[in-house]
Amino acid sequence: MDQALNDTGWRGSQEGWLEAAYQSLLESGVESVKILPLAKKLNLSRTSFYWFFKDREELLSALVARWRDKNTGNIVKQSEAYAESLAEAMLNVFDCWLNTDLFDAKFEFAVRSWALQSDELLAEVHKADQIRLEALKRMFMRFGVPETTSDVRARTTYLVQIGYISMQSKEELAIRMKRIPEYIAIYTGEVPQQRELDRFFARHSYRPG
Amino acid sequence: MDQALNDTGWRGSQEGWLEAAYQSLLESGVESVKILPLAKKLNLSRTSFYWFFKDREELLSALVARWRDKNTGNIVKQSEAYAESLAEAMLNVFDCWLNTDLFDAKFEFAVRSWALQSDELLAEVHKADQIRLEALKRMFMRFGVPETTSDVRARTTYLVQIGYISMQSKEELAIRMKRIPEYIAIYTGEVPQQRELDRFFARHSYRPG
DNA sequence: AGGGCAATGTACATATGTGTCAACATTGAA
DNA sequence: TTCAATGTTGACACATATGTACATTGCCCT
Repeated sequence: MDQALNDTGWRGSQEGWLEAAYQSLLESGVESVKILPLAKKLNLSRTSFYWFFKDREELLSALVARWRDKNTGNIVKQSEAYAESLAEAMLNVFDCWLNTDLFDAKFEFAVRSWALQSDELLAEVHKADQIRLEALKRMFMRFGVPETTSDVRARTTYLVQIGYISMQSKEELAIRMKRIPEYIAIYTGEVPQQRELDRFFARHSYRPG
Repeated sequence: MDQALNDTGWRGSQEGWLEAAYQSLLESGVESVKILPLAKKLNLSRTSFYWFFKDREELLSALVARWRDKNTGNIVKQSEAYAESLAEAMLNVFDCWLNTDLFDAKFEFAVRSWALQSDELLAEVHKADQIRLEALKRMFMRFGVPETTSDVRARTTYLVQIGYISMQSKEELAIRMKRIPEYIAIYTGEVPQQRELDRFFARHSYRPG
């Protein structure tokens, strides 16, 4: 066996199967999350899967749980973070779009595509959308933006990002960074201060120029 | 046979299979587009499919062609339509989002989800995105908006819509219509005239109030 | 050393899908 | 009315997937 051993001295584990499932989901969608192909990738016998999971359904549920834990929560947190201006608050939210630890865009898209086949999952996705949109709306209102405007601006902010994810385009950081001030201006109606931008760039290890 | 007969007096047809495939794609994604289930829905023997199509691949290609023909083109057309102001021009584009004949949102989402599994299709989707974004950018520039701003505003306009599609939410017309003036204001930076809105509402058979 | 258990593997039963083939049915036109 | 094109069908061969039953391996602890 040229197989790396894990903590227990055994080859497989719940985490191992889940991680493989996660990667397959991101690369090729739910339909690719099949036990036989995963077993091949893991160099394990197909049937040993059933030691860790009752069946395929249970594996898929674990994937959904992973998505929920990771992506729902951080947007809310970032939208509530301390900021002196609306522009700065928006830059806090933008952290999510640039930091995979805060928001996993590929995962998000894969789950949304999956929801096309499952009404149950679609309901979960809708719930997540609602929670995120409400958090963003509250952020605008905190800075004195009227309700209807806050609602539409929250939607714009959120939907642009979901749309961007949906485009599945991988652009360079520099190109995306260049557009940031314009986006902030559109979403908030105010131009960000240079020091606010500098702080933002710095925490994403980006040097303009 | 309680089967409706078509032009030729025969039960099946290329169009029949394609239409069934289209509906299945929209409802449950590519993976649901399988010959056996489609045959059941059409009340036909599975194998008669092969009279009209070489194989499943050919059916899927036909679906992609359908998408290309329908959704790529109308956005460009609408963005180039006559308008006296930027706000009016934007309302012309919005026609696409409200009229299924101009832009089939469900189809769009299904194809994008499908692209997760096929690099070939993903390349096609990216091409479509580029064409549409460029058309929108040209629209902004026609009204004197500077290049960088035009680019970001075109993206905002387009991405919000793709994001909206991706949310798979079905909202009432009235709710969506109420948000229109705010969206126009955000995207174009100018408030639409009442008569422009009235014209827009009228052509979508909507009566505000 | 050897029992217990976590983990893996082999064999089997079953389900659903694809595509080919040869035989059959229906229709319009010669 | 016969015949060729247009469709339809069931039988076959095959591939890929799921899940269960049971045997086997290797590790740890006493």
